[in-house]
Amino acid sequence: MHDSLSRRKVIFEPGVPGKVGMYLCGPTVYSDAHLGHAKKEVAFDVIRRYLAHRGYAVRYVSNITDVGHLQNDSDDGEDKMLARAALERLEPIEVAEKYYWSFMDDMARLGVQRPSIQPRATGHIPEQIELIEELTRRGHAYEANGSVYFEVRSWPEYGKLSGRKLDDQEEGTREAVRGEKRDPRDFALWKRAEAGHIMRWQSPWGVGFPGWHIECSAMSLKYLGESFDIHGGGLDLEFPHHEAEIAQAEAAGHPFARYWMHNNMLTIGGEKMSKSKGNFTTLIDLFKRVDPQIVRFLLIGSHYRSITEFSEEGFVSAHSGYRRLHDALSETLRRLPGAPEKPGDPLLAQVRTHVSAFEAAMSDDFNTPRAVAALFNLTTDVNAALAGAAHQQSPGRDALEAARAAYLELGGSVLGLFAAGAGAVGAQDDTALVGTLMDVVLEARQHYRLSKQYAASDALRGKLAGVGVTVEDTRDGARWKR
RNA sequence: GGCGCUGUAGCCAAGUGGUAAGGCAGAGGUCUGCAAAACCUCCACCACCGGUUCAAAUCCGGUCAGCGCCUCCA
Repeated sequence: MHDSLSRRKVIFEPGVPGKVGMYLCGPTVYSDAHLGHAKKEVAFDVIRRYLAHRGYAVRYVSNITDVGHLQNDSDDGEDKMLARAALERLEPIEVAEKYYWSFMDDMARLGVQRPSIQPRATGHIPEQIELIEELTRRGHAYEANGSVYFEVRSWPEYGKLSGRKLDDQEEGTREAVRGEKRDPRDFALWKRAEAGHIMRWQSPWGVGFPGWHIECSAMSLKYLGESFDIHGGGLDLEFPHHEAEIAQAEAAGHPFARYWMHNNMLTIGGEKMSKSKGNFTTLIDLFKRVDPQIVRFLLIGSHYRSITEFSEEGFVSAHSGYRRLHDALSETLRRLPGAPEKPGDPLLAQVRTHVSAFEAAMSDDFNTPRAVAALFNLTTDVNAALAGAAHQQSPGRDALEAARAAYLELGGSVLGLFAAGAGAVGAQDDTALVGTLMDVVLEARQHYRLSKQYAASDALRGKLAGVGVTVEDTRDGARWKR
């Protein structure tokens, strides 16, 4: 895997054999999630799934930021959770609840597994205060007018993650420097609440609210321990957020995360998709016209550390490719029951080759594009064997069974594909009824075809196509799919 | 200005010094009542200029273009 801290690929070795503790910076729930969030969530979901596939017991912790931090400057300005609340005439906590559930729904549809623990910032104020007190005791933080700041100068390692040296950074390039900080680069751990601030808690320094970075340090340490394996997040959080997390934890005496992983950004028209730029597509809107499974497939089609360029035609391409894999799986399942015993079927060796290629790709820094390519190569061989079977005889049971296992375990469990129903949360499951109805329709159409009334049979096929159902005639009779 | 990243076929996208995975689109063929699917075949002067090397998309230097972070951001 690639480690952001050492800036190279390293062999992953968990701190405790057989177990992996992972922490992922989650969303601030003040608006709907967009495709960029999906890239991050899916990327780390696949990493988690692969580690589980390799036999690790994974504890996956991902937070929910429901405090709402500052909108403009890091020292003053309006809390964005409060801003949203005012806009929607809701209590801040209602805003958080609303977008929390919206986020959870989006993730469920994308097939993202739920975290083992999903702590909320507002539920861990005491832990955050405790960590701040420890930093103060150790001389790495100081109080000023009811706010507490981390003193960057007191921690020489500050900057080791992002490769920034303190002296390189320009001072005062942004906004006016607030007088109460000893150094403009010091960041807030606790902020004094002004009169109008709704979200506020009692602390040793008076009434206030936590700074942006402290929650992740406090919650990851609480649920994963002094030192845990992997800390993940978006590349845009590397600095200052993760840099601050490390400083906070280590300066307080905790070894903290052993490996750091960052996913790259998703771009549209060559520019980063982000809330502030306004060039985003929310998942809720997207799912109205694109199957979430297709979105997921598109996202794993590029490596997590690469930039993913988003475009509408990408969905068309992803849809076609996904269908090719999906159809091959369906056909494999359909043919399996009647497959003969066939020792030495060359397909079996081919399947094993592709499974190995998949594992090799995923073991090399979770290379999902190469892993997907292995599935496509598998599909070419499976389809060729099945097509040849029309003339000769079916592929052997062992080979088809191995292919089935490859699709379901690698494509399904690891990559999170082929999850029937995952994209249709809340939809009625009338699969059986539809299947029966389609049997009736196809039987009628077959009647026309046998009596060479092709106009009538084509009319039926045309009407079905009109509602998104494709009919295919094969040697074994007609099939349909949508 | 500082730190960092990217430039591979019409589009998307891998690539660990030994002459380019994969997908979509496209072309031809097989099969088929016609389609569709499937199968077979075809489809890349790796941004540019130098250098190192027996050998470079891969390493080094430079040029051009673009992007990210340094302010909330996944």
